[in-house]
Amino acid sequence: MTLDATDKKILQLLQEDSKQTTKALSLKLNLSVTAIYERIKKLEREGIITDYVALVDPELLNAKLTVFCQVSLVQHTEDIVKAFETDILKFHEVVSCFHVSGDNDYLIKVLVPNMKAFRQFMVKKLTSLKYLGSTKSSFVMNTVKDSTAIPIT
Amino acid sequence: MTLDATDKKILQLLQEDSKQTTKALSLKLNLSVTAIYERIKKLEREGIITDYVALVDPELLNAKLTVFCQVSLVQHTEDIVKAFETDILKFHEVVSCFHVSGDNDYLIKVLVPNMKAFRQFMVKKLTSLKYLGSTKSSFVMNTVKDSTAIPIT
DNA sequence: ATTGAAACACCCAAGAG
DNA sequence: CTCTTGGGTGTTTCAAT
Repeated sequence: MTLDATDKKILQLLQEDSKQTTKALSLKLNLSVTAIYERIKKLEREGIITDYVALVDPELLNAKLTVFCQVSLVQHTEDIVKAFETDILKFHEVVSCFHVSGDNDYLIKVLVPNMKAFRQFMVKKLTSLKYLGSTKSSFVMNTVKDSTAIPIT
Repeated sequence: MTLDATDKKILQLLQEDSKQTTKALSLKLNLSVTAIYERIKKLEREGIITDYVALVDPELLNAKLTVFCQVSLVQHTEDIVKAFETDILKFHEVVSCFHVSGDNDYLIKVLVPNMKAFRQFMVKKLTSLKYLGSTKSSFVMNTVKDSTAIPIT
């Protein structure tokens, strides 16, 4: 599917604020409400827009500590990779998990209320996985930016 | 502000799907439409719900390469930290930037269409910052999980 | 927290460019 | 094919209880 400038603008605007009405969008883009509506439906149908979600303030929800862990596995067999990718999904503290190139195998993002909870996560959950090699943790001291919007080229 | 079980459930549901109607929520939670409505408005007013956004598929939007860069600065003076945190916001390829503890100073997440664009970003933008020390890049080979939902405790 | 009612947005049909 | 106009349906919002 090929996106024109109007589609791109719609995506940009909805990535910033999905609650704005089709009417508001129609005024910004000088189109009728229905034209906008049909374009949005198409973007949803094509799988370009995947979800509409509410974002919440982690600080206010007791997720005061964000930690990135670089994880290495003892081996890189398909079995172990599969097992890790299945097991990691069971830990609700892990909000992101990427298989990456470089010195380590995985980069995971962990959200917990405090250091005690992080310790619990490490001891009881992450490092209790048999096939786990090493882990290295980086604690987030300040979030400069953390956007869900994808740059549209 | 203290959240009861109903508030937490609402937050959980809206973090998964913000397009569901208050009526749908009212059925799931056995409350009236207005009761749900008032709770949501309160969560917005208190700043717990910060935004409603559309999520899009990066693959379909020409953001085929995700790279995490571990960045170190030459010094850690307040001036340099400030400068970096200002400058990094100007690069639209950088969707996230965290000041972290550990071997490096910052962890940034970069989204680009391809390797050529990444090279351009590194050469023309990131490493052209005078105060930049070292960088180490990890390329994402597979995204196992990447959720915007914060675990509610 | 609920009911009920007004205002509004969404969504579809029909038709124009 | 994508656009616009117009109207029915359902949702949001608010007042009263």
